[in-house]
Amino acid sequence: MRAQRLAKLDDLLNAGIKPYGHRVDDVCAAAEALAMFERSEEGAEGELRTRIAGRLMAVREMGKSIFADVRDQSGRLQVYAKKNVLGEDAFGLFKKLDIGDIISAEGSLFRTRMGEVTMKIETFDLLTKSLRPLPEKWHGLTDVEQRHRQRYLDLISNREVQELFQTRAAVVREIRNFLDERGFIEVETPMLQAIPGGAAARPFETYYAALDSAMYLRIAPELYLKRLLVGGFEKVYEINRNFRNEGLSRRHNPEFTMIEIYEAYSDCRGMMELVESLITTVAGRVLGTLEIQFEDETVINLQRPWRRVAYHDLVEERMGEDWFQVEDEERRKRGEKHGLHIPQGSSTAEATNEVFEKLIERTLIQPTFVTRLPAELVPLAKRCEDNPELVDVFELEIGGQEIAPGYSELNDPLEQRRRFEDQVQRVHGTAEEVSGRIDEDFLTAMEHGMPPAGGMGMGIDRLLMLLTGSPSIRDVILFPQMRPRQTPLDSNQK
RNA sequence: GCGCCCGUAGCUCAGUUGGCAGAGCAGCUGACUCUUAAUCAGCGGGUCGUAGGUUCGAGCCCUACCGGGCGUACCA
Repeated sequence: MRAQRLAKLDDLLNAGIKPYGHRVDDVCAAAEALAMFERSEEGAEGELRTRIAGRLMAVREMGKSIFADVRDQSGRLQVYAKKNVLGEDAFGLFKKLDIGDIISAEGSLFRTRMGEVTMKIETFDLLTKSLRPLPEKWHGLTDVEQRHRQRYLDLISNREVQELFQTRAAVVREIRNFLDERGFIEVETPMLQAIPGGAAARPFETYYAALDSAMYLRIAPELYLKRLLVGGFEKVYEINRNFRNEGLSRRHNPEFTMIEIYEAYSDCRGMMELVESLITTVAGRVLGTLEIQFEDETVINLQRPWRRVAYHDLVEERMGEDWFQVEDEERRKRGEKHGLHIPQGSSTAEATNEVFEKLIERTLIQPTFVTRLPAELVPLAKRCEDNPELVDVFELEIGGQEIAPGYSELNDPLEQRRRFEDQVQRVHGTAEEVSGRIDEDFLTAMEHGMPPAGGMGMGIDRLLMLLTGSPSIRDVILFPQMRPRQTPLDSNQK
């Protein structure tokens, strides 16, 4: 089929027609052309001239006249090519066009007998010859692998995909608006880091030739954003990519977009207020509703205020009032009874975390702030004033998954050092060894004095999954990570 | 990494118990000057993911590998 199209390309060149055109001025969007016609009302027939440009999506040929659908980003407009209007040569050329070609067309608008607003073409140009066929017009492209590897075909074929990514852009734009309106400034911090900090994850390693040294793609921007608090910026945020060298899943892509927000003189509660307000405002502005369909039967209601509940209370509710008092062995047994595997020698916090992640998290469908987590789980957070075993943090859960963690930031440099050292000891000898290295420059910054602050992070991709009802993170990332192919995509095309 | 499922024409899909690889769309030729999943007549198009094996005979059964989906593991 490609060979046929290449032959057509030759024919065009021989006929002196350039198959790859240039700039087109005064292009009217298809949707705008339709609206213009509706506004002008009937009687104006034939008087409304305009020019459109787009891709040929369907052709209905009927002898000496042809109807075709032209699509641009705004929508679709039917065009009508008539032999006795275009003349022999131009009509002949139009007949040669393929579905998938990109053209511009100029003519007047009218309404067909079937009632569709249509452009009667007076002149047209081939702007881009397409050498490969489009996916099927009715069923579109459904093969998941191909939709991801050749997202452009998915975008052409499946209109709602384009809309989803418009929504994604709108969400990010509204997040920026919301924060900018409140005096936050957006910053950019290093993606290439000598010591990847701010989270516990295996990093991607790379090499910087000019410095002859190993570098890592960042796993979080946290330690740099805090340096900015030291520097005197009081309200900062960054929206950018993080990279984690871990498995792929429905909820995980190795590069994902994260927003982190820091506000000096605030705390955990301040951040809960902020994120509650942020998400409801953005959802309201972009979706126009705070009720979100979730997995067909359930509706998530984002109406404020959101539930706040202590981590310990949730665990006791599920595993018994005395969960934190009993012997390790008893905890292990209770876990097994619920189908959990808790290895011998697990600490109370580890066993409890297993319970939370496996049994409780997925039940938190409506927005819920889970607060007061065990200190060893969050080394960068401040301890609760009334209980040094716990840290003053929240994990926002919506739709059964973690959307955003936040906390009162630890700003005591000496304790920060101890907490880092504890962490390094815990992960010593594992794959994350490297991420356990201590960022001394960060501790130096802290010793200069970081104001008390609240901070939070939120996975943008997961927020989009929630807001768009997408079951997989790959649905909300234009080009999700795929295993490289050994054979090119078109190896079987002749 | 492990488990289950999937891979047939450019796309969407059939393919019986192991017995000549099919349809629709797209493409090509022809007819048709208001069609819209246009219609009508005809034609071309295949490394059945790859490589082995079993068999007189494999799209179908077996093994390995490649790619994908879901689950699981890793992921403060």
